[in-house]
Amino acid sequence: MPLGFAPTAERILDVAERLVQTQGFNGFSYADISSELKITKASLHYHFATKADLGTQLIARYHERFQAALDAIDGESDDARRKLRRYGQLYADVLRTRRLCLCGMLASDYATLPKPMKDGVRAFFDASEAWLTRVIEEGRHAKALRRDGPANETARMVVSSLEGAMLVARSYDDVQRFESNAERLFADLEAPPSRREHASR
Amino acid sequence: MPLGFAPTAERILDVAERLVQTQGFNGFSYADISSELKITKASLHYHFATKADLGTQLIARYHERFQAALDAIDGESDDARRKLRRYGQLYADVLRTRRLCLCGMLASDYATLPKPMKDGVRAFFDASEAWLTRVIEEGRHAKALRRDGPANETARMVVSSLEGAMLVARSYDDVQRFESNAERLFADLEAPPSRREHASR
DNA sequence: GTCTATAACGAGATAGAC
DNA sequence: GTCTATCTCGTTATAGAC
Repeated sequence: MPLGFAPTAERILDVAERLVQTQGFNGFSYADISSELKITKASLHYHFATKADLGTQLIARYHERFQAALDAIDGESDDARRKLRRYGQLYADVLRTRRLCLCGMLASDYATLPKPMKDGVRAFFDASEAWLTRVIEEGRHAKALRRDGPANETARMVVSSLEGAMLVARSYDDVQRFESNAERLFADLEAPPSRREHASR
Repeated sequence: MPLGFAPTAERILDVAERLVQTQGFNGFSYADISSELKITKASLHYHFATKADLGTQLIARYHERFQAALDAIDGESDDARRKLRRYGQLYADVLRTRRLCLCGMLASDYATLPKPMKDGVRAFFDASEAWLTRVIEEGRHAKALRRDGPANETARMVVSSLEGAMLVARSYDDVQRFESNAERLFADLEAPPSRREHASR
C-alpha cells in the first residue's frame, strides 16, 4: 500500500471487480463483498445504491484503466508488432490471476444486464477495436504487418480471438494455452506471409 | 411437430438449454422453466433432482448432438477447407438464434460450476479440438492447409477464436461480425500463404 | 458513513397426496 | 408423473438509529 488508502468505494469496486471477473455478474452478491470487507450490506448500498450502479461504475473504471494502459503502450514503442504483443500481455496478466476480462465476462451475461451496462460493454469493445485498428494501420504503413482486408476487421478478430482464448484457457487453468494462441494470432498478422520462424515454445 | 412428442424430460432440457445459452447457468431458475412449460417446479425436480443434474445432462446431450454434427460433416466431404467452413456454420447457426455455444457460455460460469459440469465442459472442448486436429492434419496432407506449428495448437486456436467471436458478436446482435471473423480465420489456415483472394464481403 | 433490523421476494429443494 | 404446500436460505433493497 503506497500513499493514501483507497476510500471505501474503491475497495468495494476492487472486490466486486474480482468477483465479476471470476464468477460473472449473476454469480456474486452484496453479501460476498460484505463478508470480505467486513462491512454491512447496508453500507454497500450507501456507496452503490443498486447492483446495476455498481456494475456500471465497475465498467467505467475498468475502461478508464484499460485505456490508460493502451496509452502507455503507445508511449513505449513505435513498432506495431511490439505493441500487439504488449496488448496480448495485458490479457495474459489478467488471466494469470485466474480472471477473465471484465467485459468479456459481462458479454456472456449480456442478455441479463441493465441497459447502461450493456452500453458500457460495447463501448469497451469499440475502444479496443479503435486502438487496435490504428496500431494495425500504422504497422501496415511501416510494412511490418500484412495488408489483408480492412484493418478494423482485423482488429475485431484480434479482440474476439483473445477474449475467446482467455475464456477457454481459464477452463484449463492454463495460461500457456492462451499465450500460444495469442502468439500464433499475432504472427499471422505479420508480413511477409511467406516464411517466418516460430517462437521456440 | 413430426412423429412422437418429446417426453417431458426432453422438453425441460430444450427450455433449459436455451436459457443457459442465452442467460448463463446462474441466470435462470427452475421457476423460469416452470412458467414456460406450465409444469410445477416440483415436477421439474422429479425429472432432474438438482440443478447440477440438469446442467450435467444438458452438457451430455449437447456434446452428443455436436459430435453427431461433426460426424455428418465428415460424411459430406473430404475437403478440409470445406469441413472447416461447415464447422464454422455450426456456430453461426447457434448465434443466429441469439444463443452462445452451450459450453462457451458455461466456460464463463466455470468457477461456479459443480465438478461434473466442469468436467463436461472440458470434455466438449477436448472433443472439438480432437476433431479439428484430425481435419487439419488431413488438410495439410492434401496440401490444402498450411503447415504452421502443431495441428492441435491450430485446432485450439480455431475453437477459442470462434467461441470468442460468438461472444463478442452477440453483444452487437450481429451475426455478420462473427462470419467475417470466421472467414478470415479459415482463410489464414489455407495454403499457400503467398497470395489468395478474399471473399467479396 | 456505518450500523441493526427488516421488508419483500426468489432461489433450490422436499414431503406427501393424488 | 404431476400436484399443493412448505421449508430454508439467499437475494436486493430500504428505514431509521448512531
